[in-house]
Amino acid sequence: MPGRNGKGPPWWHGKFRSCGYRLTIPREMILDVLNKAAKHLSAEEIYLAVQKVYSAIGLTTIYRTLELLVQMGLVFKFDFGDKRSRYELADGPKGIRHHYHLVCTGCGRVIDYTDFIDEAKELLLQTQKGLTKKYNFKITNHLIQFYGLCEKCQK
Amino acid sequence: MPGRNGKGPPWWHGKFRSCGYRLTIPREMILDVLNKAAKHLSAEEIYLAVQKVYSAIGLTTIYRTLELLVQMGLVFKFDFGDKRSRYELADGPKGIRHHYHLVCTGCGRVIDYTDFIDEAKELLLQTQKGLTKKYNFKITNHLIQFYGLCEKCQK
DNA sequence: ATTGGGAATGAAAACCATTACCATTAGGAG
DNA sequence: CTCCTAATGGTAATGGTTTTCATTCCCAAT
Ligand SMILES: [Mn+2]
Ligand SMILES: [Mn+2]
Ligand SMILES: [Zn+2]
Ligand SMILES: [Zn+2]
Repeated sequence: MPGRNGKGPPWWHGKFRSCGYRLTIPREMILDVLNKAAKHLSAEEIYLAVQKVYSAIGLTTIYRTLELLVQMGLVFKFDFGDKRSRYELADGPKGIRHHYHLVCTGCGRVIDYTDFIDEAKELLLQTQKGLTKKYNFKITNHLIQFYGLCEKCQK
Repeated sequence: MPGRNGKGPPWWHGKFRSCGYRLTIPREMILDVLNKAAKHLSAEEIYLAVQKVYSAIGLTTIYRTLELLVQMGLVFKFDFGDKRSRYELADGPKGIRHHYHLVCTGCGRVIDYTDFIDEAKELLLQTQKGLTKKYNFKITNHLIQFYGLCEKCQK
């Protein structure tokens, strides 16, 4: 698993090259921050994190790079209702830890969950197939989120 | 079915009263526009539509009222990726036409679909139950959307 | 290694949907 | 009908995101 936790070019280098995009310091930095992020980061949070070690970084580059990464499928962009987009590494072919989100409308906390993924996959596959046929729509992605109140916010 | 297509007070009057909210011209107008809207409207679209027949309306009131209606559960608020929120009447107890959305990432077209709703309901119910127990989360709502390319945008 | 040219960057300004502010209006209980 | 207060609407402010443009620098070709 090159680049995952040691030396060797990170696994995303190949993808960049094959798309004809250049490998630059800012892009590496941003991917690095996302890679070791514990949670869902906003553009500004990424900006501040990168800035700590590469002070020349500009917020514009953060936005531009994130857009690129999303469009490449390396990163997911979410809206959890706190008026700013949040980003999360899509985990390469190895680290398949696909998951969904549970959003507390009280305090904004977001929980990743992987439960019922298999059952969901089955249904989604069927739905996808049906919709593709009926509407001639080529489905590439989907979004599932649950909203509610976390333990604390229920009281 | 009072107010649905004839005389009598619209079905939402009761809900307003019971929540202690006043029935005002602007609110009625906005609900009226949403009620006969063919598709998912933005705040500004609603503003323009109401203005046609009630020119004193203010955009601020549109936003405030929509927030209220969403909070009351009468209206749903969506983000289809076009940088502005879109709203849709949640259809009262009668017109239960619950549906999900298919969003074209090429042209932004949004298709309502009702297929596989029953299967989805079943899965959602189970998932909901499981998540509630595991995370002690009180789930009140959920969001499902498919993204892809519509017929035109595939070529 | 050097270099030329287009991709990528960053500072600053613009954008624009949404909110905050506040003086004025009007719903509806009594 | 009156009064109190919720609701309204014009305007200014907010703030995340995008645009602009001059400068930098990746990297394929030499
Ligand atoms: Mn996540
Ligand atoms: Mn719809
Ligand atoms: Zn909470
Ligand atoms: Zn399309």
